[in-house]
Amino acid sequence: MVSDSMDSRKAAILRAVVDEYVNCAEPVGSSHLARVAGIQVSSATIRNEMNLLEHEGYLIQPHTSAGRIPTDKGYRYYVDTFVNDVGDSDVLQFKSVEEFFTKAHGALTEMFSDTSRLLTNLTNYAAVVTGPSPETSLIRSIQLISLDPKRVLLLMVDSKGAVEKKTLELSDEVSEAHLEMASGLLTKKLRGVPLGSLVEAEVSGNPELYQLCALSIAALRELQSETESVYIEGASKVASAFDAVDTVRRVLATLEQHFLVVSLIRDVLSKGQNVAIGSELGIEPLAECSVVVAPYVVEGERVGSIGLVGPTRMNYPKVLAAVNLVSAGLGKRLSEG
Amino acid sequence: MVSDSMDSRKAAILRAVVDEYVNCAEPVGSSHLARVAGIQVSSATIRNEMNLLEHEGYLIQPHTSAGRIPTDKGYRYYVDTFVNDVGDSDVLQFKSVEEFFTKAHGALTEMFSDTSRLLTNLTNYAAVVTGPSPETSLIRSIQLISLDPKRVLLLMVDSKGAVEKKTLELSDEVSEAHLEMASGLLTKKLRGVPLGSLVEAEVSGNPELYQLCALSIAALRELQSETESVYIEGASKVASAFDAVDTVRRVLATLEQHFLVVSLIRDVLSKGQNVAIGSELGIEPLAECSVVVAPYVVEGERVGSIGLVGPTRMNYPKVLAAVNLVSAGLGKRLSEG
DNA sequence: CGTTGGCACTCGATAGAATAGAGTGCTAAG
DNA sequence: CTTAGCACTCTATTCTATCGAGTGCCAACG
Repeated sequence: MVSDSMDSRKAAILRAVVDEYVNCAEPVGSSHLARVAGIQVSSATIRNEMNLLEHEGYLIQPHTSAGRIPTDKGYRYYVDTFVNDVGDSDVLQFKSVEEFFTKAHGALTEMFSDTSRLLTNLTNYAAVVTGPSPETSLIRSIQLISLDPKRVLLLMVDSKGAVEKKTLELSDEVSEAHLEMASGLLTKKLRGVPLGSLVEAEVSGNPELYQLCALSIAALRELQSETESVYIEGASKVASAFDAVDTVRRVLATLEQHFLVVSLIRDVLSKGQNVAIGSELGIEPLAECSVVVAPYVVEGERVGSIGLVGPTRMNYPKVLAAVNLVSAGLGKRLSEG
Repeated sequence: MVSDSMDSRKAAILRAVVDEYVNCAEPVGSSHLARVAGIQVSSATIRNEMNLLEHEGYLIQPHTSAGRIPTDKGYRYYVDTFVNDVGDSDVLQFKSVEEFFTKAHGALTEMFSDTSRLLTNLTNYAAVVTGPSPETSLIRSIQLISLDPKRVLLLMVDSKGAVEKKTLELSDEVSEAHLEMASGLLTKKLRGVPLGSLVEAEVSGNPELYQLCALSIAALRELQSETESVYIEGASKVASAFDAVDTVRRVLATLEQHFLVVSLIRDVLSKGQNVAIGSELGIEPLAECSVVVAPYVVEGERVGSIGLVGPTRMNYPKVLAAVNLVSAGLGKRLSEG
């Protein structure tokens, strides 16, 4: 490692390189910078600085006699240094997010997929919205509904209004009356219990009731592990972001592995970051991608997160503004109802 | 139009061209056919026949001195003529579909998205599964569950076990007892009623109950129009199927417009077809795509459909077999539970 | 000493010319 | 009707030459 001394001029040059490259997708050269950017020194001086920046790992040349493009480290510095002031967020953007969330209605699941679509359309990158993980939600109500004599549908409504369902297969027929009793019993016993910490419930006397309740609780347990809802939209945006069809294929294939995306987002957030760049993701097929994430907060609690997957060469200020805006809007909307 | 006289040798040649082109993705020439295919004539004879096939619109040359590739009309003839015998379906494929549907479990919505994933993995093209349209389903049960004093969650379970939900905003607080009464009342009155033909219900005396029921019915009406569930999987397969990133982008963008895809499938089926090829689709961005569809049948009724979107240059026998297999499996599975 | 103009140098991108070869259509003979 | 033979066409490939953007370095300058 070369001794980094990042004076303000070098930083300004790095910033200008990133800005230019994000705009034009072409390696940027010293003379081009001298003309365009607000840097009042000659191209030769810029060349010297760029040389240093390259040796320090912030820039790289695709080949001799080409301009330079930022490395992951370069993007990292850019993000850490220049994207603190969130003031540059688009007013237009702000308006449309505002509007979306006041008009939004419908069930939770549509809320999430619509939010994901909103985000992908705002940014032109792929968007991810993860729903509240059921582990953190509390049981509000249980309903058992007869499908046919030996099969019963179990409905669970949680504290956030989300509905989960599961079919129970019974060994014996059961009466409507018993179903109603069991529904009431289960709701009473389990109301307020986190789905994550279900224990065996002891149920008085009646063996039919007992079977029903035991089956129901087993089903709830299964639910907990099954459901990690995640909504990913914007495949076509991925195809627009890269010009190698092979890269597109790799990225899309990775995004289709939902659990991978979810744990990726979780990892980033758990490090206290909200941006992960290229190799930082630690996922080979996403080496050319960056991820921008934000949790959303409902009633003071982080219940889920939204994220954005685009090329490392992405417009970080805009994307960060959008993600923050949307996560705030979503949290507020969900807190209201 | 030139007078078509499709003798059996010409048909065999057309068939061979399609098979070869589907395999290799390269224009196929006469000499290549003479070597590989089971056609016992010289390349010169094949050349003559191919010339005719081209004039009749079944084949086309990308340029002079290249081999030929099938036109949409060529694929159409191929599909209509040679894909009647479904006998060539893969045993391996058959097994895995069988296995999938015996092991499948979970809620309806997961069933559909899993089926979609199954189909895309079987065929390596993009898969579409449309859920039962709520218009055709019958109400089985209504539950009202208190979220907070002035907000109530309406749950509707239909005859197929699907659950729809909607939040009701009340002007006044309402007691748990009233909610239960209203749930019972609504279920009693509306059980067996098609969601599509809801009328005003008259409810005796109590104004609170009346408000609840009226709101509920209004909400059910909204539900009917809202929900047209569709599950599309396999974006990465699209990226593998075409080598122009621009085509990939166009196709993916089109697939993201769910209503378009749904009406596309509906149109094909309503013509009594199960394959639509390229220009037959009537959708410019899908000019290089074909669609293979099949309805699935639950209790004697077509409740939804599955489809597959790939390049016109697709393996029609395999895909048709897969789609038929999966639609049968899905229908059977849904009929059981 | 930092900055800058000048300059030789590198190397990808572009264009043109030459070549190879796959595949065709046509013709004439079997 | 089939087929061998052949001239012809046109893409793809290869090679070369050229262009030019951009660099690194050096010497001069304030």
